[in-house]
Amino acid sequence: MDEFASLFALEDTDEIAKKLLGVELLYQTQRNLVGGHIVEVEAYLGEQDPGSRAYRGQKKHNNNLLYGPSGTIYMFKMYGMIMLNVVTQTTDKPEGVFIRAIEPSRGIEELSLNRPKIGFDQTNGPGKLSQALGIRDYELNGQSFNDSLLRFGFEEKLEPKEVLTLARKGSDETQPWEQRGHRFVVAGNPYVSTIAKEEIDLIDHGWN
DNA sequence: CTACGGATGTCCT
DNA sequence: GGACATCCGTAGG
Repeated sequence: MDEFASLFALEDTDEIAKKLLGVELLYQTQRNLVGGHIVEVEAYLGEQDPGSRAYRGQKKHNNNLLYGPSGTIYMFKMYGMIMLNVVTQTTDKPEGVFIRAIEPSRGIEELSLNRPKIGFDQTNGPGKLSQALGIRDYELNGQSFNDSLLRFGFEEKLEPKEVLTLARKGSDETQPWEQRGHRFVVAGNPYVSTIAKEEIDLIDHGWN
């Protein structure tokens, strides 16, 4: 079994989310391979999760893809920007991981053309990273992160020194469901959204 | 630096 | 007509 298959064979979506940190998110454009290492993710845990797009089986934002096979690319739009998610479980278990930030590693020039911003502001948010990669429509929605133009790369995977568990963004932290924390970040990485400046590790960005 | 409000496109009720 | 898993510019400490 390869790394992709064994990762998505795990039954705990929180665990899958954590193990995606350091994996490369790669996009083959017409010119280049662009992408970066995943540094921030959130887990969404199915029909009993009040924050989930599948909460109580409600149909919205084409969430039927969440019920498909693990590894499926699931996109939706927020204020016109594409949000990238990966389905993490099998049929009838609509769980997924939301990719919130990456550290650029490939195709830096093209990233800068797509999103002309300076420094860490390039890809430190879910809408920002899809802009930088050049993903603006639903063309790859429903395909697989295993073998489509948008895929995960395990060859150059980095290992975080430390993973922080935080509350999901936009969540009500007083709710029982949120107590465990379902947002995971590479501690000290400068591309983590809303990281405080004094927390940033400028030496090695939080990688081993 | 943090805080806040307006812009913005889809999708739902 | 409202909600929203966001972004950005501006105001103020």
